Amino acid sequence: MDENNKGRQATIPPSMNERPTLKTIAFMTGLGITTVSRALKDAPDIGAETKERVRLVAKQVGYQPNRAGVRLRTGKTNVISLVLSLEEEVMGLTSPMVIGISEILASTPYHLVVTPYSSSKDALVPVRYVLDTGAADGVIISRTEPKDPRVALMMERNFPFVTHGRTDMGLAHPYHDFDNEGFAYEAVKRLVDLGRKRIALLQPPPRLTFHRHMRDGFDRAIRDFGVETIAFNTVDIDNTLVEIRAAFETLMRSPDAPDGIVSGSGAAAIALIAGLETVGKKLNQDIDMVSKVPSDFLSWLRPEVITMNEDIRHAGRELAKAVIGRIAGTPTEELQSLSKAV
Amino acid sequence: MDENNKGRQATIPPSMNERPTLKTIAFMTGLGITTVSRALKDAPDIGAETKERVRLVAKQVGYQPNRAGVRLRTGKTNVISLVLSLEEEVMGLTSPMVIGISEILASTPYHLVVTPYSSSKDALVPVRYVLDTGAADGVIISRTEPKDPRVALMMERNFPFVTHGRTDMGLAHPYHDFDNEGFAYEAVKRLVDLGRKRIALLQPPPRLTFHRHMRDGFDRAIRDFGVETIAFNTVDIDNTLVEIRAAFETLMRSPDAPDGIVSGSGAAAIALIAGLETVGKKLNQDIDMVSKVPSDFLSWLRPEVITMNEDIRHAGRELAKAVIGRIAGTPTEELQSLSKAV
DNA sequence: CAAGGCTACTGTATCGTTACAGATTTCTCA
DNA sequence: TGAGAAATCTGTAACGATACAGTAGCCTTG
Repeated sequence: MDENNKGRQATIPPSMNERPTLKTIAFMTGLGITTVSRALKDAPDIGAETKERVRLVAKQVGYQPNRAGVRLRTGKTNVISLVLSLEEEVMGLTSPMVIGISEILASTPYHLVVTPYSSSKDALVPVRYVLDTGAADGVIISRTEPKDPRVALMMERNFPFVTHGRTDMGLAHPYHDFDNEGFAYEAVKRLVDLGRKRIALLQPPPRLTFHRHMRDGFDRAIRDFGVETIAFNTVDIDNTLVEIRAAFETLMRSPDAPDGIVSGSGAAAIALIAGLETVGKKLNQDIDMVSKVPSDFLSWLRPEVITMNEDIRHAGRELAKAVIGRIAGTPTEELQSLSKAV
Repeated sequence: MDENNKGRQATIPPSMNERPTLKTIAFMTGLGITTVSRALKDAPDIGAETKERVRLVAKQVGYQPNRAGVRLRTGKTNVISLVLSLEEEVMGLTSPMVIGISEILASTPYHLVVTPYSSSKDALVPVRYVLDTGAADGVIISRTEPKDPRVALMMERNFPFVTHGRTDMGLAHPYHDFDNEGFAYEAVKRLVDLGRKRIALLQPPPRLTFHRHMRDGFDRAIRDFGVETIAFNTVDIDNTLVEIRAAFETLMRSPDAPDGIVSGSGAAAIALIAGLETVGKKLNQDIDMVSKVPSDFLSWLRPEVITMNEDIRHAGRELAKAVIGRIAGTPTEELQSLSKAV
């Protein structure tokens, strides 16, 4: 078309008004597009002075690589996908989580995409979607199960991911987890320190991995301190608050009501409090309670409850670092971490 | 390269193992890539039977358009960007918001990307980023100000967006807002119904638009019901809980302590409760409180507080519908909505 | 001083899609 | 019957980036 169109890549001067591309820089520096591309990624076969010049111009014009271009050519999406359940959303745990992840991603080229699934039986759907469409470079999942099919799938495909919570499949993968074993042990200890001897646990659903952890810590403490376990298995922290309250009322009215209770979730603790107050019992008198909480609002309203804080924002940060590490090839052992209550 | 390479687009049979593209379908149907592309978007110049055939094959092989390809060619990203503050995050409001948005986007080709900014003075940064890089097709922002520079910028560039909260710039744009005027009016009314006469308001920071709305509703009710306003302007709902408690303690100890208080935020209400209980006052006796809350946990622990629920998840849904509508060209008037407390 | 090697740079093809400008065949109607 | 319209279909180029396979010039080295 154009007479100038021979022997040179960047012939048509790109308009100043539009978003600068490699072509823009190539035109401005008089270099080839390839050279500019390689200069910007500090390739060894480009002269030092040229690199400097290219970097300068790129900065001047505010060059930012076109994500679609990179993605199409290389397959790299620069996206981290956070897989979320729309249903089992409890007391806004995802909020600080998203914040924490964002904090870390902000200083990287990664974007955070939220990929939801609606019912727990569809948990595999978003994972499959990401795998099949290459929608992200890495995935973050929560609510892990001992034998987690999502983990199995991503391991099999060698796809970078990190879990919030551990698994038990004999497969090493990046994770971040809260030390629920330690939490439960310490919680019982605190109750024992207050002279409590008949202790119940409101635990996570058996399906999830941390059920075992919390249970183990609890049971170990019960043995170590020689106190008694009061069974409370009719509900778990995934039940509705109304159900939890009802169940706890029943328990508190029964002859073997506990004098200490450990709550695996802050939201559930609210229901427990409501339940015991309904039957006329009082915290610090008839019963003491220790609860894992994601924020400190509970201690504002019921300072009688002993709270142990799970820092979800911190978890978000750790998870983000771990996926990125996994993508970058950091050995798995360095991408596994546990948090204690703070 | 290949002898077959003449006169036909899709010559090399795409491997069955890889992700299907238009080329795959073209090969399988014996049609041209262009035809397949146009058939799938139901273009008028493609035969009915051909369309049917293409659709069938596409479904069979599980074809999903490559987002990078579309984005590169058309500029359409199929991304909605939720702009979030990392700092002013109050009591997990973003969580149900994200869920609500996701619910709507799930049945569309849109993905949700979270784009954070760290300090309120940088609120323009993510918006500029999206505008400059074309990172999204639409933006959702919160914490609007009467003269909001983000809104001005996006309006000027004619970029699709929706605000959570209104503005006051004489520019019509899509928004969803909670009816804070109505909330405050109703809140005062409830206090008056309980016989309260000296009423304070813990309001949003004056910078934000809904400060005016809440203030107006409050003031109107004060006039209508002929009761007295007790000034409480030393803090607002963006202060820390500790600051709010301290300020409220001071107020409650002063000679003109209020006998009714309206809280513009559920988190702040916790601090208010703590403050008044510290000075030995009792809810329902010395003072009554109405609070706007994002969830119902407050009524579990302090049923004495009258709560009015702001359904953030619903707001998320409305916002998502509004941006999509804006992108699709729906008239602005149809994309503005207000929610009452539920 | 020729052969080979090194340094610095560049063109082409390609990723998957779509806009656009044809191309081919069949149909219509004067 | 033949010209033009209508109905279908198709190739090429382009979006922005990068992998790859060069090329040109200069420097060694025997």
